[in-house]
Amino acid sequence: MAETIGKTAEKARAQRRKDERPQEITAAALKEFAQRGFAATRLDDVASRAGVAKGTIYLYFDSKVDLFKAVVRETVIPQFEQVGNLLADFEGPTEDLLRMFLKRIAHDFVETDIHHIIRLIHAEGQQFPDLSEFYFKEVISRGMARMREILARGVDRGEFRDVGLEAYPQLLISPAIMATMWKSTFESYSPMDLDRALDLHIDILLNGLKVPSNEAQG
Amino acid sequence: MAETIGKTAEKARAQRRKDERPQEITAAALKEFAQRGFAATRLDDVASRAGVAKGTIYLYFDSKVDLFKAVVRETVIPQFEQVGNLLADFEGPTEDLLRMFLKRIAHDFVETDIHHIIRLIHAEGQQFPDLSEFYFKEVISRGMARMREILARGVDRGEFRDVGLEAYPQLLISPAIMATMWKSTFESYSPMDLDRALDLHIDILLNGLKVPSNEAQG
Amino acid sequence: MAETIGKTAEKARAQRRKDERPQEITAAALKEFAQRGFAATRLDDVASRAGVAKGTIYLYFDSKVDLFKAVVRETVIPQFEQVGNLLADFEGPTEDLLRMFLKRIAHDFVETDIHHIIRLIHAEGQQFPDLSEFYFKEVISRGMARMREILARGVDRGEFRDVGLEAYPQLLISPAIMATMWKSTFESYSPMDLDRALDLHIDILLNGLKVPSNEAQG
Amino acid sequence: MAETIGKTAEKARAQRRKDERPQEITAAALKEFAQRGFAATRLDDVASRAGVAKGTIYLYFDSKVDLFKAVVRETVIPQFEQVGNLLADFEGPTEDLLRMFLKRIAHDFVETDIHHIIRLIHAEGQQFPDLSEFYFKEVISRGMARMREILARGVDRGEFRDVGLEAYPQLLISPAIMATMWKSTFESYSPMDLDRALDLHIDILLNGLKVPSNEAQG
DNA sequence: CATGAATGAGACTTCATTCAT
DNA sequence: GATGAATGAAGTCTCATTCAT
Repeated sequence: MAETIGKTAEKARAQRRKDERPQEITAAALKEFAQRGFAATRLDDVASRAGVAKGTIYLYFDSKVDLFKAVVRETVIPQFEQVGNLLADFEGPTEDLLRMFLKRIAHDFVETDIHHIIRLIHAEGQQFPDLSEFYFKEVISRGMARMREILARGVDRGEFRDVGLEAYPQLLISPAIMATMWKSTFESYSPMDLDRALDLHIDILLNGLKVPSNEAQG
Repeated sequence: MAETIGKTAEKARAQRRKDERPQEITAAALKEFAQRGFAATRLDDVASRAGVAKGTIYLYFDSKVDLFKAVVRETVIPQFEQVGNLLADFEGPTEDLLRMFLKRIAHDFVETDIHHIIRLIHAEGQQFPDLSEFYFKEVISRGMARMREILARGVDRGEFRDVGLEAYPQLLISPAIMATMWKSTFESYSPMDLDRALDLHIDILLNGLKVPSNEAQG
Repeated sequence: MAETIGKTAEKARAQRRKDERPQEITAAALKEFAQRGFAATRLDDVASRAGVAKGTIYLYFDSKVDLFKAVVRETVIPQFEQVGNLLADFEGPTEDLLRMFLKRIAHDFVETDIHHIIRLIHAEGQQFPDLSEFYFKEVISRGMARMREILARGVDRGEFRDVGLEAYPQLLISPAIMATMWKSTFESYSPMDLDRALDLHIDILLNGLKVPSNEAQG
Repeated sequence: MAETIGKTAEKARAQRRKDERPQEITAAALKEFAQRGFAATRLDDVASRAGVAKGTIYLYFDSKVDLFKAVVRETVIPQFEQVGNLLADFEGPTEDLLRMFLKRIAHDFVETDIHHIIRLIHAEGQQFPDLSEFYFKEVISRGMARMREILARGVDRGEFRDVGLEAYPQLLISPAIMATMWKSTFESYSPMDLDRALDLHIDILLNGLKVPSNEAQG
């Protein structure tokens, strides 16, 4: 009977482990894809990083491509859902809101694994169009909606001039995208202090965007 | 004498063909690199696209990396040099100069094969640091120098506020980089009119950068 | 329980096969290296002779050079070690010991695959210095040490004159080396009876080396 | 007319050069074969060393193999013909003659290009049996004849014991062969002073060969 | 379910040989 | 005769995928 219990317990543990297997593998794969890109990533390395045999990967994923897609799907969403909520109940000037939002996005892009995902999407997107689509729908379009909300808030409250930026709100985060690329490619040749660069960008942007105070006064 | 002429002519033709071989190969290579990325490009395909045997490539280039560098040298750099010259003898307001420069760069990035090169560098730069270094030295650093010149001109002539942008002039072209990525990845889900977007960016930028006319007046 | 045994047995069999794989490969490699030399040996041929796929070789050996070293390690060195042991507890006159040692070495050189290895080292050592160095350290230097021991024993026991041969003990086996070359190159034009030749060499050598018995008497 | 003369002169020079072409090529090839062995020698290198185009080699030799054979044929014979004559009119003790002969041979082997030829023959002999045959007939058999003459002279004059060495006179030069191999393969790991080694060999040899003086006296 | 040995297609690169000039 | 650009077969090594255990 003790044996039976033991077996059940073992089974439970095995079960638990089994359920987590795919995530363990995608987590390991993210690291490898991030480091080496799609083509150069070896499943051997993914396997040993995940602590499983190479063949095991094929129990959960049909192919390397399939694994890649799973990685993008599973790692992007969770890391992005947090940002939106910040905006919901913000009080105070829209300038501060935008400033906060842009800094947050930029830091998320550059300092988490997201910048690797971005690189992967950029690099391999054409090869796997459904990935781009997935990424656009789940991430990009949400981000654009958020930024449009902020811009509208600023205009509505008479804080921002309406320059038509809601057509291409992605312009707001182009420095974050540039930084993403810069950090993973040119940082060693010409380092960039993300905060200073962002402050510069935001200052110029707000200067260009704000309703001039003298006009407001006049 | 007719013979002599004949021989000379033949020689000339052969010579011309020989001289053009490398360009034929780099042209084919550009197409393949753009389509598949660096690692996934097969020299076999480059060769057959160029209409030569595989071994012929090695008569002119030491390795795949060497071939890639030649592609950059022959397609990217010349375009940059043209831009550089535009600035040399520009008269008129720096605002116009900057506007022209940024539009030109953005169009070059997005509408030529350069955006493929950029994607490739972003995607595989870490795997082949040679490429990144080469690209930074030959292209990026030159571009940064040009932009610093423009900024300095604007400040010197009392047209621009000195906000410290010369520290990270790459901010100026971050929309071009963003557009590069956008066009090859998300264009079909949310089209972007490059010109309109650029105008927006430039307007905001200049608004934020220019010495306010009322200050000037006051 | 029967099942357990069955499984254990199966495992054991699989294990055994797995364990033998490297030897199967080195055995095949020896044949190919011997026949064609190092550079001209194709791993394709090694693989098909060993009855495995080309890639399988790389599961066990890092490179062609590595494979060669393994061949030497597994075929040459064991034979040398056997010889070494013979000396360990030899009693009796050093003359007999030397005679036995030289004959043994010569036979090992000429009548086993070792002479092919020697030819290969001679032929391609300069091109692949790795091989020479490895062979010298693993084989030659050990052989020299053995011979120095024998010479010292002879001198210590008052059997040999001390002529300084310990400086270049390789002189002792130069006939074996010559025979190695002769057998694989000139044997068909002028056959050489290895035993008779060795006896001749050893007789002359010992005659020249031994402390004259009349001196000993006188 | 001046032109005609000029042309004739040029033609003569060209002719002269043409006649020497093959030798220039084989000379260059010897250097390359010696340095790298047969397989690793590139005709590109041979051509540029000879100062001709690669295609030119094929005007004079059918293939790389053909060139190799020509090299052996043209470089070995001349370098070997000199030795024989030394013996013809030697007076004095046969011991001195043998000593001189062996040293001469060894130096010729080791310090000229001959040791490269020997290596080539050893290395590639099996691949090209007609080369071995050629070499044996032209070189080896002559050398053996010379050594037999010396041995016979020694025995006839009562200087040497008749131990039957005339059966395998190649034993006499086995140290030279060993040295040949040693110098090109192991010299850097364990240097060998050719002269000292030879003196050792010869002393032992003569000691073993000579009719003992005390016997002669007694 | 899990393993990891085995596979074999395919990549880059080299180089003997050919041939138009 | 001489050139040297061009060829393409062949070699080593890698790695996604399979499958017997």
